[in-house]
Amino acid sequence: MKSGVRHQLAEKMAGEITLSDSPGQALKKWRQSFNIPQGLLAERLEVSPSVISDYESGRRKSPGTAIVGKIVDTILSIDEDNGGRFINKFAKILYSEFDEDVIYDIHEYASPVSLSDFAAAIDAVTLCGPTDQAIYGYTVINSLNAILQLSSSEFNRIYGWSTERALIFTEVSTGKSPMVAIRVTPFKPRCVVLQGISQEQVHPLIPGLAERDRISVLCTEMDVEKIISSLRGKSW
Amino acid sequence: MKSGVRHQLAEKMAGEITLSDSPGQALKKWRQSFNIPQGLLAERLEVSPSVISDYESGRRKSPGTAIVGKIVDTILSIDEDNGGRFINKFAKILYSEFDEDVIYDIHEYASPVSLSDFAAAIDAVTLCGPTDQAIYGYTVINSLNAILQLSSSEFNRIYGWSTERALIFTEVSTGKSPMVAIRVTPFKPRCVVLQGISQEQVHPLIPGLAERDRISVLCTEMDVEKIISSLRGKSW
DNA sequence: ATGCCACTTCGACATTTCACGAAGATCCAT
DNA sequence: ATGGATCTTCGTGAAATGTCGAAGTGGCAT
Repeated sequence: MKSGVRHQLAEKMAGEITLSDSPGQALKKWRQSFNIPQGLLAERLEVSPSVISDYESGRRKSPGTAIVGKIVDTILSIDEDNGGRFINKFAKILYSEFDEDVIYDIHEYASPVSLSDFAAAIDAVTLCGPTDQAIYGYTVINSLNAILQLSSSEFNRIYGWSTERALIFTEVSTGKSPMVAIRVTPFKPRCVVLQGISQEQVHPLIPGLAERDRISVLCTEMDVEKIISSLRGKSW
Repeated sequence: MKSGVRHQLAEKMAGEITLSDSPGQALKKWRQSFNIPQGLLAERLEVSPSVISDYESGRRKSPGTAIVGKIVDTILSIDEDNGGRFINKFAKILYSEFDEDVIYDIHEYASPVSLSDFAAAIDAVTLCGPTDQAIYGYTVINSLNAILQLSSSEFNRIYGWSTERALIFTEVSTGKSPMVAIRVTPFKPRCVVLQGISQEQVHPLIPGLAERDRISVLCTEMDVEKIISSLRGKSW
């Protein structure tokens, strides 16, 4: 679990750099806050050190998304190779306690993903609802802990940046409680995935509940770790 | 309070676009999720509509930070002109309840800001500690609510992305409780600003407490709204 | 069908980026 | 003060960006 931090951190860095009116300085700030010398960064990027300096000094006023991305990624990789000291430091800032127990993974896609592709990737069967729709992200939720720990106002957090997403509830027994929770909640996902049960074990009330909010319901028995690794780093 | 959302949202958008391996698609996704036609976006950017299309279609594979920033900003501005419907929708996702009552403003600078410049901007006097240091951000905190509402694990949130920052506690009576809170907490800011009291009213214990953690302490009587507007949108 | 609106495609051209390597500037430590 | 490590500056050339405008596609209302 939890390499979500890397991604979120990367996004934060890239966002800050891109919006800065001197991207070079922002770049420098991040390199320095990871305690990485220009030389090492250059080496890992397989460019000469002057390139880094040119960026940081602002000779290139508007670096392209490609290099910004590469630099951010390289900074993070270098830290990972050193045990991820700084990433972990920032992780504390990003994640509050409960996120780890409740949200196993949360991710946004930059472009729409069709529900049928999504279902295929996690080996899921469609219980009800259309599959010709598209989603923009997913959240993997520990069903039990979500109900135990999340207050109603915190429940929204599971939606990330878009409600056009799939909510994957793990280790459900019949799937009833997750569907009820969604029923009484203002935001609705496009799709709910019930993990850990077979088609037959699903509670008979579910199709009815789902239809009211026009939600597609899938179920899969693939295990959680595998789902997460299959979903991450998909290019579709 | 609270235009912090715009900035955070902008950063999120920019980050996602920059890291995407097809920035064009990401750009498109955001434009569409704000329900803005290409033509309008082009008009506001004062470029021809084909420019937008070229980006979104990916003819330019790695757009520079400058246009990405401009586009993101323009999308947000258009929404603001329409009453900020979508921004508000995203704001719900960004901010959990308590943030509004506790954190009045939180901001990161892309480049270091000297403490003396910072002090000048908020009309603050230095009580103790050096002023030749630099900070990377600030947080404006409602002292009373912070103590009432924040659990110890949530207290870290006030640090944002860097502890190299100023914590501005508002409406303090003597400044003692904020300093005690920091004393018993693992993270330390570079600087604490006590808002709402004069130099004479400051509790005599404070210099001692501050020195232990090598924190500079300032105090100011400028009012909170004014502090926030003075600090935001500074280029230094 | 006629037309409008939203969007795409493409050639052209000025401007920038991107990357290099050589040479210079700083700042420790020895 | 001699070295070493880190960073800066700059000229250069190939490649890509940034922008335009004209022409083309594809709905969906009239």
